[in-house]
Amino acid sequence: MRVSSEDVAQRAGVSRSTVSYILNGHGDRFSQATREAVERAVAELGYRPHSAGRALARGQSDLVLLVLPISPNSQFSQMADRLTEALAEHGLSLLMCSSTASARSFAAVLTTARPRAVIALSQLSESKRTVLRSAGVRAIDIAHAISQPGGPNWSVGRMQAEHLMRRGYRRIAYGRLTEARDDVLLGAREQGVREACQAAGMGEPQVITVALRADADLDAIGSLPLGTGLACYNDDTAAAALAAARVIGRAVPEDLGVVGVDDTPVAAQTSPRLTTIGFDLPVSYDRLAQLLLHHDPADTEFADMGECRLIQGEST
Amino acid sequence: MRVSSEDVAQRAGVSRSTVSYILNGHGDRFSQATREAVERAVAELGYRPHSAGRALARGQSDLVLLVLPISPNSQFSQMADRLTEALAEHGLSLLMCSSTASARSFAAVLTTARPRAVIALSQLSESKRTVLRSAGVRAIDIAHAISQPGGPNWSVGRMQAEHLMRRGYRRIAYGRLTEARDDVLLGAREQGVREACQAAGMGEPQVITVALRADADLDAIGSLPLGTGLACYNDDTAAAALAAARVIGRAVPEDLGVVGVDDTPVAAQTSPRLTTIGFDLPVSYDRLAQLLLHHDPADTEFADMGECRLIQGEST
DNA sequence: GCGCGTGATTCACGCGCGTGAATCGAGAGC
DNA sequence: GCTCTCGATTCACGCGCGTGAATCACGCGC
Repeated sequence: MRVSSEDVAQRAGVSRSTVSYILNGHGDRFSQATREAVERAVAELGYRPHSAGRALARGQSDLVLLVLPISPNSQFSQMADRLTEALAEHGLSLLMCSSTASARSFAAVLTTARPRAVIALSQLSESKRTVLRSAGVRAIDIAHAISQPGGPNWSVGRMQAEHLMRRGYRRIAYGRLTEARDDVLLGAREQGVREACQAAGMGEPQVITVALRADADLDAIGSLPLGTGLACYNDDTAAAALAAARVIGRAVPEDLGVVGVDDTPVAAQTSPRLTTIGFDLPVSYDRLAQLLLHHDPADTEFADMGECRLIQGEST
Repeated sequence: MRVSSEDVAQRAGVSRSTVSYILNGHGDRFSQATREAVERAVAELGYRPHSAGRALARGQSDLVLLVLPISPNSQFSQMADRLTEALAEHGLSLLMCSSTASARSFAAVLTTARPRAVIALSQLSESKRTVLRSAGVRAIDIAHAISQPGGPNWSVGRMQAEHLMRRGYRRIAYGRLTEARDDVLLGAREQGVREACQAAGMGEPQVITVALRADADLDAIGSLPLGTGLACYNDDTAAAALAAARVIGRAVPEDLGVVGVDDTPVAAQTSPRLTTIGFDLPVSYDRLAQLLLHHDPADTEFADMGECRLIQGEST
């Protein structure tokens, strides 16, 4: 239930103007008692001014735009730009916010921007889901959608494992990322690896954690038996694994096979060159825009199979 | 000069309601002639509905929030999160948009979100500057601010060059990034290198371009005389240079010294380990928030010296 | 008792837009 | 000529808020 400054005024027993004045730094005109009453009412009701009203009255909103140089190679950058253009054709504007910001500031953004929808490329935490629900804002969780069993990320994992087996590795391991905020993606990829192992009659894959910090990663890589094929969460993880293997003297691809995901530039620069899996996000930007304009997009509509392609390097 | 639906109505010789109906997909109620008149007026005046009014009337804005998983190691991610929190305490919300999106969609974002200010971490193109100016939105160009002569980025370049000289390289080269959207940053760093060379009585540094694509980079690295110290724009550029050097058989650090900038995780994973320069953005987030609330921040206020620190690797 | 400041509070308008309900106008039917 | 219908257009309200101007209450000096 939306709470307006009218509600606050009523509860504090004053007029709406008084509330507005006090909340906008002109409180010195009022008595101590009035100020306190208003502030108490605000706190009790959890009032936050409606951004559109504010913006309309003042002529400018409370948004601050941060223009970020997203690396031009990143999948995200491409996606953001295409989405921006696709949405613009339908009169919608795309803004971004960091997925690592706190749930509280996320809530603030929601009540300030009051967006038509939220698209999440990384999994939304439970607290943010709650915030979204109570704000009545529709969310499209792409990470979740493309991580269904049988979906693209799952296929990526399967492809990694099957490739490693084809190259003759008889033990398979999985390299997780420590700071795995992208739980769903990781889960789906790992699950794909796991099922491929089962299908081939191998045991459960050994799972190690890669921290992207040399000191911490040496032990993890060292714990892998010779002849292991390591499927990594992404290219960064794989690159870190390669670096650790080099330090502790594991020969790649002989003693250890490594395969990444994403086909980022880093894959082409490692030594030996990384085998990786390129992978287009199976999202039709225009369709996404259409869905945002209408209603109730089922998440599963995005679970179409994306194209995965193996890029053979020298690490397997 | 703001153009409202009233202006459009007047020009088309109809009422404001008619304009509103036609623009919101209820045009079938009107005659062909009226529709065309309205559309012509819209086009001629370049009318775009004011988002706040729309949002107020409809209860939701035309913004779409994209929640991006920004890599947790990136400087930008940290900055975005800290800024988000700092601004939240002052009732402001931080949203991001891609710096690589078109100027047209940037204009759309501005007129839709009507933000209080724009903070740019990458240099703003001239067309975007124009858009900002005509929208009357204040912009704080941090990239520009920290790229003043004598400022942090300039110091980074100097430090790179001086380090290379200290390590005994008698020729200095600079490795630019091809897709250098961050012109100012690059320019300042390169200029720092250039001036350090002059100060030491060396000639102009040789400048090469690194494309982050193996095939293209081999020639560039091959063109460097033995004994060159290569100062690179950033760690990615440096990592690509190292990869190219390995392929064409240049010994690092003997034949070629390489130093990067940013102290990213990639620097710790190259072989040999990259020498790099760590570098904190000299921005006080809270001060930035304060400035946004008041007025007329001089860009130069951010040009305080940041802390640069040399991280010695094995590549120099 | 009356006018007069002065501090405290409220009135009332407008920001730009979307939309249900009302109005208008012209032609059809009697 | 008068009503009735129906397509075309406009009226008028409200969304939530900020703020200049008006109002109010109250104590003071004469």
